Amino acid sequence: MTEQEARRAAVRRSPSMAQVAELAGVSHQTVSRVLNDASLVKEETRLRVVAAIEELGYRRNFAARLLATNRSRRIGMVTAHLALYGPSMIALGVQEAGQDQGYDVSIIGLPEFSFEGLQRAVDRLSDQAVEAIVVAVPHKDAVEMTQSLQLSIPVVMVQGVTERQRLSAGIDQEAGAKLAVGHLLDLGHRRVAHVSGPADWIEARHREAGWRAAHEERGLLPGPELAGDWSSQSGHRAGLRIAQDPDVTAVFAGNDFMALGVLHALHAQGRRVPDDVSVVGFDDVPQAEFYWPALTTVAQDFSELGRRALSVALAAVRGDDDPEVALIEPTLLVRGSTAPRH
Amino acid sequence: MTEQEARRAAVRRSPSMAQVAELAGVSHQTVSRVLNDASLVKEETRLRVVAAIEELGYRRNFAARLLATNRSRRIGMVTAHLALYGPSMIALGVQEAGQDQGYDVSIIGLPEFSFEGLQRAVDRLSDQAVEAIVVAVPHKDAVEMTQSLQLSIPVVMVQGVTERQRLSAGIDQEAGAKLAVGHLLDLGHRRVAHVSGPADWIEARHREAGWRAAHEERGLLPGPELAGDWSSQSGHRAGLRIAQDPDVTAVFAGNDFMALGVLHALHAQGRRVPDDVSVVGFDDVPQAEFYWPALTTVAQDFSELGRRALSVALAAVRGDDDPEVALIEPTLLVRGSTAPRH
DNA sequence: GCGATGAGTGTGAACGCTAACATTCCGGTC
DNA sequence: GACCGGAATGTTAGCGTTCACACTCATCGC
Repeated sequence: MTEQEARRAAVRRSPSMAQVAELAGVSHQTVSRVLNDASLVKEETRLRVVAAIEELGYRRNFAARLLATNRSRRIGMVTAHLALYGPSMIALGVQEAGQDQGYDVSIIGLPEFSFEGLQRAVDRLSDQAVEAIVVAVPHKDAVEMTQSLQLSIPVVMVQGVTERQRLSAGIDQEAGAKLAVGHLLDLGHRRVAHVSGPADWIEARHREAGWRAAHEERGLLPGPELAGDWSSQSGHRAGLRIAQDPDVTAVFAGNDFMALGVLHALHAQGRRVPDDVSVVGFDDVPQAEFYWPALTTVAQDFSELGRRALSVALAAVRGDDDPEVALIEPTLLVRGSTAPRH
Repeated sequence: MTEQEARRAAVRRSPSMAQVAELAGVSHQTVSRVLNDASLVKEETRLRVVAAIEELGYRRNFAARLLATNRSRRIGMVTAHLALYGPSMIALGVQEAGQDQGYDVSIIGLPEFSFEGLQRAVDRLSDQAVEAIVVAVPHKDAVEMTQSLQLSIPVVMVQGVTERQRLSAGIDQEAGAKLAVGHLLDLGHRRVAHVSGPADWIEARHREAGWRAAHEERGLLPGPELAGDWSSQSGHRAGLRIAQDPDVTAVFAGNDFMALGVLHALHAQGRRVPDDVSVVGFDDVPQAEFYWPALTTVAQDFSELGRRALSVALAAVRGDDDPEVALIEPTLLVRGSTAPRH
């Protein structure tokens, strides 16, 4: 037993290309060729090599390959708020699309948004030699912060995109909000209250902008705006205040969870939905249909968004130089929580 | 320009240890020592090296390190149903705990449960040289399937654990269910209906077992059982049937989403909650408090579960040979959806 | 019958790190 | 002053790939 063999036995390394080569009676390079571009090797030898691979249960060593090629076939993703519906669906979409394309996806979740956190996350991903990074951090400063990092690999921004960045994918939040609020105004409501998301989220701002724009397009003044933070809790607080104000006959909540809080508060205060007050949400979480009453809301295809983001990233990796932007249009789902003003 | 330099320029490799060494006027090994175990090097040289690292923006190459050491400092995780609340929180917990301990976590989500899928996922993770794998796939066959894979690295099972496996972490589902159903029975309900999760989920079975046991302990017969699939949709279907049956005064839903569906159906049929029917859920999703009425449910600390799972995994990696099992106790949260039978 | 061609295969050197061993330096001892 | 020993540092050889190039044969054209 040579020293090398002793060592291999101790650490239980898996079989190497050299071992496969020896078993097949060829050089390690031929094995490599079989694995990478089989066209260059004679069918007969190819079969011998394949058999040897099979017999040894050989799997090619990722680290060695990466070291030699400097190509990891891995995409990094930075996200925040994985507990929320949207972000986690986006992550899922990126994941799945990556699998399909033969890329692994490393996801790092930021516990809270900060420049240092973003930097650390990006550092970690760089250590893993990712070929591109998808940033799904919807904070208003995320875009410039990310740009200030000066990364040498492609970075795709997801969410909160309307200013056309070079690489990005997003859902047209403002259009979605206009859809929702327009629906309420078309039902005859004159003033629609808005429970907004946190001011430092890009999405929250776009939805608010859409709400405002829908009023303006009709020459109306937007109703009261109440600050929320995406949680049902905050929606509930807003709902309690809305219930006090008999002038408010319609509410546009920044997301479904807040809408749920609003509904709860309205019920608790004895205001009927949709008879007294109409409520619209945003996101179409799977449960929205079963809120009481069923929630009218704006559906976004998050998982498609994730897939798009990944393909934009891969296009950039391949060097397709079109600055690609994928913008997805949301759709309105009308359910029982909205009715004409009477 | 040597050939090597030309190549480096082309691929834009980041600075290597050798370059740092040259700048600091030491050997690459000294740099390595500074990075790994600074105690062996004189303070003065250490500072020179650190300065050189700083100046070049050097980051140690993960692939090379892995190739040399065969230790990746990476944990793999296989999960399914990332769209559900529990699984995604568990993943989050594993992630975070990993970060804290200096481990990266690679998560692979199974689109649907199958042996091949599990195998593929585990293969991918093995390729990445993970040091341990956390399997959070709550399918009834997941445990034995995983064991049949005969992996050479530690595998920790999460969820659905009561038979004491060697390495696992879980929440005591049966205890939680008994808590919930016991609460209803203590309120004077004689028969509690159960909307169960899919039969091939371990969790679903344990919750069902708890529901049954709670009745038996009191010498009662369990009420009707309706099959669900975790979705509000299925809860809604079950709720419609429950509404038909005036004998049913209490419902234990296998999770909060189904409970929501039940609530919706009961409202729609004009049955009052909790006056006519009491409803209990399971999971305590953040929105449960704002369902109408606020949902009595069983809280599980998923994220803690994730953390525990990771630390069990790391203990195994380190070779601490106590077969460790972390079992977490759920707690009951009583809210407005339950009331004494009248 | 001999060089050119190209298909198929082999050889050796990276890639950037760590592990094992070798060497140097320096103060203290006999 | 030769010798020892430990602290500090250097040297060399892997780890398992890929890449660039070299080699070996048939086959072909003339």
